[in-house]
Amino acid sequence: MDTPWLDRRQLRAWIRLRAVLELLPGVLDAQLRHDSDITEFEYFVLAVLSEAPERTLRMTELAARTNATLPRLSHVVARMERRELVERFPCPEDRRATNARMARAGWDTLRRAAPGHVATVRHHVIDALTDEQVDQLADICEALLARLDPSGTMSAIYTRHDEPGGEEPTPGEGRTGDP
Amino acid sequence: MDTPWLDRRQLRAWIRLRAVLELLPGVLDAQLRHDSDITEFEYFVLAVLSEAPERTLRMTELAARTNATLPRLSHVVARMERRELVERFPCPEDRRATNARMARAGWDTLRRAAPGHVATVRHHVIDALTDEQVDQLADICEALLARLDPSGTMSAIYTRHDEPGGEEPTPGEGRTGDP
DNA sequence: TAATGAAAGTTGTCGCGACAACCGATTCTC
DNA sequence: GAGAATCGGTTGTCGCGACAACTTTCATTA
Repeated sequence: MDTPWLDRRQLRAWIRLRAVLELLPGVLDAQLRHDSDITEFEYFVLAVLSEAPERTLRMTELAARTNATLPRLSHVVARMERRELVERFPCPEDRRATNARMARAGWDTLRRAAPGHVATVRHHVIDALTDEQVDQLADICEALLARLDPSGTMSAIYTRHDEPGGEEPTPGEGRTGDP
Repeated sequence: MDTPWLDRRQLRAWIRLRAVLELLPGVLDAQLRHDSDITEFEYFVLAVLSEAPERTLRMTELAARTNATLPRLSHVVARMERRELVERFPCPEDRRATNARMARAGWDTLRRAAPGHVATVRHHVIDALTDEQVDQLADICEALLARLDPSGTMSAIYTRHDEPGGEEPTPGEGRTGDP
């Protein structure tokens, strides 16, 4: 338990990361709430569902892919269901399980929200960095996630560093693809 | 408004950063709540106060240095005052203003909480990265903060890249210093 | 084939943060 | 020097997330 203190350079990094942690989520959330009346987390739920086969996923799987606890996801999906963004129905194979499927309005919402959201992400993250830094950031976050999310459910999707891609239907958030 | 989509590499970085944003604060918060019965934000408030002259700061200044809005800080400090971690008193020079001063119990709490908190930060952030990555992370976050916090109140403290230090009384979170 | 334990979700309560409204003090300006 | 605008801070309300029960279903095994 005799942990060495942080030296000056480490402290610089930590203080700044902490500030980013404090500020960035609020900015993203505010933009989406204001422009599309959804949370950043709700956006992400829709984005993940949109990439799943049948636009359907079991609650547990959806929770894992969105880094949410099951209770949290349950609440969120309940609220989204009221707004008819998604719908839930019991899973045939396992009667304990529940499937969440993206509804029509959810798809429309996602589609309309995407451009503004991507623009915000670009402006506050991607465009603020050099290409090299973007890659560094990916590696750094991967290293952090190894400790934060040992099962790596989320990072798993993008852990294949290379591979010019093609197997999955262009994973990612939302995407511009037409119906 | 015709923003280009994110390419594969950018998406990798963003998805992972998003995951870190989602998971890391919870981990830090849980550790401090569990071990010391304070929020990570409360810890930071105490840490910032501990480095101020007289361990005292005006609410506005404290808000700026902790990246908090004034209403939020007001609520937090009110709660902390009830637990006698800090105390508030009107500012003599400007009768609109309020000073927040760290109280004895606040200092004790910070002192006891620090080792565990630092260990958690080390384990989940610093030790997960190479020295080079730590520096990269600092630069990346600085770039992001330029857009998130244009006034740069917080980053300002550590913006002097080089300088072997010495002027300020070892700024940073808490610190091991004896009374 | 009971019985025990684990998994999948839901629900309820509580605390924190965002936002808006508000008030007193202060500075500006004509 | 009397408004008007602004600053500094507090308070109230609301929504979301954490955590802890709890229910139902499935898996194990004795």
